Amino acid sequence: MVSVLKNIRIVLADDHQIVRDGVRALIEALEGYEVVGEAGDGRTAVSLARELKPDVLVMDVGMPDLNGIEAAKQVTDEVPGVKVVALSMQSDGRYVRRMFQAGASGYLLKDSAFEELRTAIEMVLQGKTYVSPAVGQVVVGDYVRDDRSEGSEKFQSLTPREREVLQLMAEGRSTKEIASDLFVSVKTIETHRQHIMQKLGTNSIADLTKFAIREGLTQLDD
Amino acid sequence: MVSVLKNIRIVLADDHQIVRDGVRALIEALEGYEVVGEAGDGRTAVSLARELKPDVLVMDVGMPDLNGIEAAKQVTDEVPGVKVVALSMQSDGRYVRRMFQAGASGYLLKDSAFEELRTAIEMVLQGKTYVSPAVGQVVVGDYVRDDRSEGSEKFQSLTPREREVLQLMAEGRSTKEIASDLFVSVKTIETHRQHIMQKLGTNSIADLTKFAIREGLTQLDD
DNA sequence: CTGTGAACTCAGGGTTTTCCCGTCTTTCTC
DNA sequence: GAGAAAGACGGGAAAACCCTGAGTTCACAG
Repeated sequence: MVSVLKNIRIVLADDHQIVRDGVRALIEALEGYEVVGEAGDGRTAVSLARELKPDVLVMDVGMPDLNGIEAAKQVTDEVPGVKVVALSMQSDGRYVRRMFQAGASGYLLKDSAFEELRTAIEMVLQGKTYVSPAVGQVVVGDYVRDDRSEGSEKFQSLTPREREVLQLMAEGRSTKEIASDLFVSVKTIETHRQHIMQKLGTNSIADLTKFAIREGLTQLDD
Repeated sequence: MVSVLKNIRIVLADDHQIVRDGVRALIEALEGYEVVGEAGDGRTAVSLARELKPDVLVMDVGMPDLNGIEAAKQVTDEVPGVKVVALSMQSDGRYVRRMFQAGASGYLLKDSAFEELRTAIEMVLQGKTYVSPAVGQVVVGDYVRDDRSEGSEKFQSLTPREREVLQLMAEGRSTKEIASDLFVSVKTIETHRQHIMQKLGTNSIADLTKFAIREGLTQLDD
């Protein structure tokens, strides 16, 4: 048996229990891999990464509370040494690019073969980047198109904190709930909301929600 | 020249000016057809139908303020003699079926050839029903599946008025605005909102908006 | 033809949230 | 070290929300 010390430690983050269960089973069937933590939302994923300092964080892109992109951003610049591999349903170029900009090292689709995940994990641990063949074309396409205007300029103008608040609003949380989630006062969230609405040129939660959906901050099917 | 009296009078309803312009140009290039009115939203379409009593109302399914389905419902049972032809981007079965249930006589896709629209108009004026070949299969599929549970049972539980209010809420209008739009008091809208949230089991505008999008009451791209 | 219920309308009155100002601190930059 | 950007808060008026009760119309069953 291989020494326990050499085990590759993994944290799984996905909002669907079944997905986590499945991937966990597959990973643990492998020699030398170990799942040390699971998260059902982005915020928990960030905490776990901080506490457990896994070798790899395998994370879904679309998650409640704090999406995979923002979570990846926080993890990669707060917890050095943790590699992030994105697991996504979307092959949408916007997500791919943002995820890499957020510091991810790998990106693969959920309908990839499991073997791909293993390859991805091994490659990112070697300091390389892994892109699922299916999305590779998208990335290339994006590059040739030099599409730096991904997402709207409106979305770009939002600060990280504002994006976080926007996502929570679009998930139907009340101002009060958001405030206690983020450990700040209601007044602060109100200010963020106002800034967001100002930047987005709207003044209704409905429009905010639609914007968030278009930008991939939240899903339609909750 | 054919007698003016024999002209087929048409009202166009679509939320995009360009679409109206294009269709209008095409229609008016034909002998014996005349566009007598245009509407950019469902509510205006209903008013125009009432005032102008056109032979045919060519109407988009997804429109702001009052969607094509509700508008068709109102027109067909308030203004007898007006045939409704739905022009849609979606070949989604839910829309097709609802549109026919609402009293439409024709349904065709926006990417159909214009010639199809002419055919559709002629057929509905003969009392027949026209279904775009591309969506015909969907309709058939729906029938064989005997899918009477189209839409969620939650959506079914909403009254027409509630659906109307829901759409307006999902379009970002304030309670006060909705009240003055519908010429009722703010209190009435509040009551409707409460009933809607109760029936839908939610208590946030964000969730309401997502629901409305899923049910086709409003579009993501406003 | 009365009865019943669903749909739509509205009010009172208390609670909560939102909206529109301004202030303060930290951090990063030029 | 002045200034901009980001984040966090506060006060007070306005709007929205919540809960309860109630009147109207209209269709439809008995």
